[in-house]
Amino acid sequence: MNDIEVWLVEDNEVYRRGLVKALDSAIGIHCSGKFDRAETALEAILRSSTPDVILLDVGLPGMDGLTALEAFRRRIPDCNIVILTVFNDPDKIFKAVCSGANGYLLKTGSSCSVVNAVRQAADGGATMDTAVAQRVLGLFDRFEKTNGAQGDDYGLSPREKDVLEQMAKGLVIKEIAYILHISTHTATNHIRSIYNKLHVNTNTGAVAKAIREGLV
Amino acid sequence: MNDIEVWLVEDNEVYRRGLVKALDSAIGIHCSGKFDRAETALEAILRSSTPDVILLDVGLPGMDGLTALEAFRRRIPDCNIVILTVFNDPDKIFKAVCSGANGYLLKTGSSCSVVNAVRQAADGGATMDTAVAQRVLGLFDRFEKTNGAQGDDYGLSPREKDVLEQMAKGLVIKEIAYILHISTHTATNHIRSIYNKLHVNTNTGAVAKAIREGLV
DNA sequence: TGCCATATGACAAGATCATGTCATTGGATT
DNA sequence: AATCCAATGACATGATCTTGTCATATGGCA
Repeated sequence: MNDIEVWLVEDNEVYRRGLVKALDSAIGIHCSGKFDRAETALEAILRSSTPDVILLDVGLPGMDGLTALEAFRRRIPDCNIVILTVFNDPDKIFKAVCSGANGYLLKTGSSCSVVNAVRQAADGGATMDTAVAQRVLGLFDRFEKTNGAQGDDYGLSPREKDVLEQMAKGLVIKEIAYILHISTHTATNHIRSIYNKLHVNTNTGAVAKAIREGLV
Repeated sequence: MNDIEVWLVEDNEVYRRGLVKALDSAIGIHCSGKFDRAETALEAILRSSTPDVILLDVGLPGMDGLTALEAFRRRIPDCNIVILTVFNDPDKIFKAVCSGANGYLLKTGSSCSVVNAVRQAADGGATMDTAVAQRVLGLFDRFEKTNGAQGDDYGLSPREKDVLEQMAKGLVIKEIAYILHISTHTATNHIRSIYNKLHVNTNTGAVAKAIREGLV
């Protein structure tokens, strides 16, 4: 098996040197490119062999790291890109995840974990730093909630959930009743129960709570 | 650095033996426990030293793998658990992610990727098989879409957004007007514009769309 | 200067909603 | 067997919402 070719895009010289050393001393890994800004690395693509993995700092001068990520993705789609970041900001992590990075490491982690991430990324996997993973799982929790895969449902009965679901589609009572094959009175009564259980007293309040807390 | 202690919980004997061999021949890893069912492994926790990493098959006889995952999590919270699965089913992956596993590998992957995942997990990270990672990123895409990370605000004016925001709190028009220091007529007119721009015709529809698409 | 969007305000009619009260049925629990 | 609760249905009243139509003032833009 050939060595894994790695490029490192990182503006902090001290950190970069340390990482290059760690990478080159690892078995099966060779750091064949070192750049202090994304623009330089993007130019280098044109005139040299492309790497298997790119370690990309997102706190770069000039081109924004996430923009750079997308640029690399377009130019060398087969390349696995691992984000290096000092940000533990869910929003930034989220953007990186959505841009399709193969890994997300915090700079506070050990160089050993970087080496492992490179191996994993070269293998096509995706690696996350513990802290990042926790954030991501947190997002999943929210995702789960907004997708209604159980959770605290405030003791709503199945039928009440049906009604709430239709409410959250923006339907009026008459429509809800028709769809669920019940009378408008029954629908009204279910809504009444929903309000009690959700501690709201308007249709908008119920819908807002339902969607925000993943009841529908 | 001590060896990484790994337990393997896997019912298929052939696959288990192969994996034990791969793990033990890897530098810095020792497979100190082999079990064909989760119950046995859970009992073993009581009378032996606990592992750093558990490789857990989710297609086990007896106790369900995801139930086992939660049981391990409760008993040895510091232990990193990597899921082994043949399922490429988004729903199962999703449940595993939400149960807080540290890795999600497909059995179709190489034993090399298992070794990497163990290293990464011992380091506190989370590793995903390529196929799994793609699914996860797919879920994120959906998440992003259903949360409409800004962008399209349907041309709502600032004031209309104010009104919409209050609507999404479950307030009635009278309350919204009071808070925004406008008459109920004005609030009504803003709502009218909101309905036009959002292409809805009920308050619940507007609130649902606003929340789901991240307008508020 | 004239036009347009935004923000404001108003009135009215009819639809819809919120809530109090009541009743029947069937399944589950005790 | 008695009880509880979810689900169903009903009626009435007052509050709230939706929509059509109209009007004024302001600031930006052509």
